[in-house]
Amino acid sequence: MGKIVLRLDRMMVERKISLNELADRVGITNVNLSKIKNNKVTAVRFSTLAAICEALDCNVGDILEYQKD
Amino acid sequence: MGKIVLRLDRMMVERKISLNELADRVGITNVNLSKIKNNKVTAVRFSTLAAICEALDCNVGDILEYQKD
DNA sequence: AATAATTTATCGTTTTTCGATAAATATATA
DNA sequence: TATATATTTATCGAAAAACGATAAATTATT
Repeated sequence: MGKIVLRLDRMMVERKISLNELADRVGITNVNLSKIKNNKVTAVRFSTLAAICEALDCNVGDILEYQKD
Repeated sequence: MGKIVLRLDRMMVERKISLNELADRVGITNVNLSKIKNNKVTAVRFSTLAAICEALDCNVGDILEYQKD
């Protein structure tokens, strides 16, 4: 079975935004955002996901993707 | 602030698959899949999301989208 | 009308985010 | 090289929320 992977790194580079800056805008700690960025979570609350999409001006598909294997 | 919306309905119509059938394939109860389908949840586990993508042969962006307002 | 499919409603258990904090590692800069 | 800054890792605890089980209600379908 495939899995869901987070691709926050890409968008952050594209938007030229640092982890701390994004964490601030999203409203979560940089520690937790780091976890999200590095696929150390097994779910994300929609409220958090929405805040990320808002801050990065992108859609869910730019951040979350299903990866077959 | 915008919000995350689930668009399972679209893909289910497109794939011509019933709720019960999809619930079976995904491995969760039809009750819970109904909630997911009707935006009654505020998060989804990646394991569940992956199973849905697998069953519907689609990607995350087809199911989850950020809706500005 | 009868049957099947979907949705709503509770309740309980389990999972997991997220915060707080401290420490470690990596990166940049003087 | 030394120092500051940024990112990651590690615990611990609390709060949030998925998901299961079950029953009931509502909505299609035949």
